[in-house]
Amino acid sequence: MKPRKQPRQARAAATVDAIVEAAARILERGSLDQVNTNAIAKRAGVSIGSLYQYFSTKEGILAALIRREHMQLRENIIEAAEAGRDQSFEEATEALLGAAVAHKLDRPRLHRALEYAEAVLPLDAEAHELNALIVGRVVELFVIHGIDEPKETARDVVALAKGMIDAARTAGETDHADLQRRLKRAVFGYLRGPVSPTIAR
Amino acid sequence: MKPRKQPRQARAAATVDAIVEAAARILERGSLDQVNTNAIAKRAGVSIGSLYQYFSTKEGILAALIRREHMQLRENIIEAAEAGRDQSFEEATEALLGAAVAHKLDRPRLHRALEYAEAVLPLDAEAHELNALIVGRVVELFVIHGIDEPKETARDVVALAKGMIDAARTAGETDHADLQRRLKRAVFGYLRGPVSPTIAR
Amino acid sequence: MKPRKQPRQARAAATVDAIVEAAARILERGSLDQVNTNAIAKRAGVSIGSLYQYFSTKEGILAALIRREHMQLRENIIEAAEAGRDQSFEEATEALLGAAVAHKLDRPRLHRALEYAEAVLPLDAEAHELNALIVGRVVELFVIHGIDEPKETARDVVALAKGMIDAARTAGETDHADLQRRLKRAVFGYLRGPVSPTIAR
Amino acid sequence: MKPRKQPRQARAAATVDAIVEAAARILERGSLDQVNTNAIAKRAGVSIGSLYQYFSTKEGILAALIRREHMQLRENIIEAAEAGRDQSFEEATEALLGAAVAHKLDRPRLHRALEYAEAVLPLDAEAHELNALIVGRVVELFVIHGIDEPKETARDVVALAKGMIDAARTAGETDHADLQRRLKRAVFGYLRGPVSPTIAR
DNA sequence: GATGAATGAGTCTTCATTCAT
DNA sequence: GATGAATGAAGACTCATTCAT
Repeated sequence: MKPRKQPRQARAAATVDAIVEAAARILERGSLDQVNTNAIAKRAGVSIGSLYQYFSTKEGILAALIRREHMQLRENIIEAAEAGRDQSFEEATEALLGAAVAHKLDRPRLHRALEYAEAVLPLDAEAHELNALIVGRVVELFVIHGIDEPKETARDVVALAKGMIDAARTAGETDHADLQRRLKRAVFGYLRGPVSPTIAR
Repeated sequence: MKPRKQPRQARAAATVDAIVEAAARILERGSLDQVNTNAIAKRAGVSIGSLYQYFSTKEGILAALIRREHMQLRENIIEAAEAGRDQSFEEATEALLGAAVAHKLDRPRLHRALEYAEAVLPLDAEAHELNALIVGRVVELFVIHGIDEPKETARDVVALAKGMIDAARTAGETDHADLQRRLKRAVFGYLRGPVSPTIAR
Repeated sequence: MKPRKQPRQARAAATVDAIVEAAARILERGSLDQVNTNAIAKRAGVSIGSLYQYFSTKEGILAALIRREHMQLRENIIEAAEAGRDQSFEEATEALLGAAVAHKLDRPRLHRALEYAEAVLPLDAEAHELNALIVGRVVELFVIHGIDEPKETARDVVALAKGMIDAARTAGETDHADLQRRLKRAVFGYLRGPVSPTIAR
Repeated sequence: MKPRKQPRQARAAATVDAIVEAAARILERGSLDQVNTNAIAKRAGVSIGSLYQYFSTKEGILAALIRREHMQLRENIIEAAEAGRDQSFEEATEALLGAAVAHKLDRPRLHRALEYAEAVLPLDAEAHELNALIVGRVVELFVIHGIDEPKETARDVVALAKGMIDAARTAGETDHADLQRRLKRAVFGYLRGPVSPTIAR
């Protein structure tokens, strides 16, 4: 599943990108089982032979695609977290949520499909690692701002945000601002901590 | 994808059940693409011919399995909701969360795999319907107890609970009580409504 | 391919007929490969088990159907030939042609399909025999009326008539009288014997 | 049923030809239901995968074979008809009959089987077109030579000739000259027109 | 006798991957 | 390096036939 050879020339790198993006496009308007190597090669404008020059298996292509997306999300998150160090808690939280929303609602069908592909491929490790990174940044934020039980809280906040974003994606929502408003409400509500049964008026 | 033949004899009904459960078992310890008709038949202890007596396509089997699980969750939810009418808001909410947790953490790998299968099969309609049912019951509960904006709130609460349950499942958690405690915290926190940025001081 | 048991009771005979006719009906509005034993049983209103009580193989059913049709044509021809003994040559010829036309244009799709089935099943012997019978009757007629080379002539007349009837069937013609007029023209023209190249005006 | 991929290399063209010819060979010494893709591939000395590179379905192979034969007959007929313009009526007629006889008695079993295959596949249109071409050429000939009712006459002449040729094929005749003599007799006899019942005296 | 559930050999077809040119 | 022809294992599905009830 490792790339077969490192593309040394720019042309080769372009070919690799074309192949990965072709897989993304097919996933985007079909399902995982419509992604076959011949289709990828055709869409990438490359012969099947060339495709196998750069990837030794079909899974390798999907893995590359997943890594590409992981990397992007990772960068967005890191960037938001860096910035957050100089911001208020509210601003920092919003920035992190915004990074997640932006990433997932961009090419929603692709990310939906990849979520499953991730589970099927032996990439659990990488997925876990990414999740750990995200949770880690949230923990960091929580620690800075004195939130109790930062680890458990961070884990749950990430999970509930993910659930809401996924549901929004499934429902075809496109209004980032509205989604982010509700996310904020959920997150800050959760942070309020254990609630007395009487809250409900 | 429709069942091909109604089993008229008890023997036939047993065959149908065996086939559906065999598909579940395979999904449980493999992935969707390991579910093939030969494997299902073998695992069900049935000939491939018998399988096709009752299901016209492979998808039909998965659809039957999904419907079986839907039905179960539906019943759990309805039951919890009925009971909730005579309970306090807190108790009623706990009952609904409990129904969801119990269903999803029972056979976690199966439900993980089915979630994707659902997306791939043309069962969106049924999935939507089930989701609508669940959200509907939550709305009902919220209305009774005077929660503001019951519809949007219900949708978001269901989504965030789903996100947390899925994450727990992925993480291999098995402690229902702990998960439920955190769910309650998240839900009641969310219900507190918009929070001033200063809480987290 | 022999009937498995002789139906001793009227009810049984009716079942056998129903099965054979069901096969005919399916052939009539489908092709040979749509004729399968389950479809036949269903259409005959009989269980697959019962079907196999009367026919040991699928081919047996088709063979019975072919024999039924052969028998009918055979009887029509014999009857016409008998009558022809007391008629003029022209009348006798018309009667024979009429018998053939009536048989083939009745249920044309069925007879089209059976023609091929005959070739596939090992029924060449019976088909040959029927053809020999028909040619034989024509030879008889020709001998009585002093036609030269009665055998070769009969064979060719039967063949050309068959060709014209088949073409009419394929073209979907239904006007028996017109077809018969042209057949007569062809047959009597042929009987005129070797032609000088100058005939054509 | 359309060819899937145009062979671009000579090697590929050879593969396509081998597949079509393999189907012909199997039909020639078996029946239509012995023509299965595995058998074709094996006989063609080609893998099943290669077969499906060029034909999207089994029917596509048969269609290609039928078209190949149609094309050949079409060319023979056109050639004969062209030549006939400078010939006497008798010569021209003989040439057309010769073309038909040569085509059908060459590989008789193959042409027998294809006739049925044609009826089963959705190639009626092409078959009709070929028939129309043939009848058209005969009409042309008849018009030039002043035959009455050229259309009806041509249609019937083609049909009766087909009938005689088919019968000869079925009977296993191989003497082209003798068959052609009888065909000529039949055709010119038919052209003599309506006959008085007294000829046969 | 009848029923219909069960069987499994046999077919079609796809698609990841290899390799000759 | 690139191309695309070729491969064949694998999987979906059919249907003639058997047999327990």
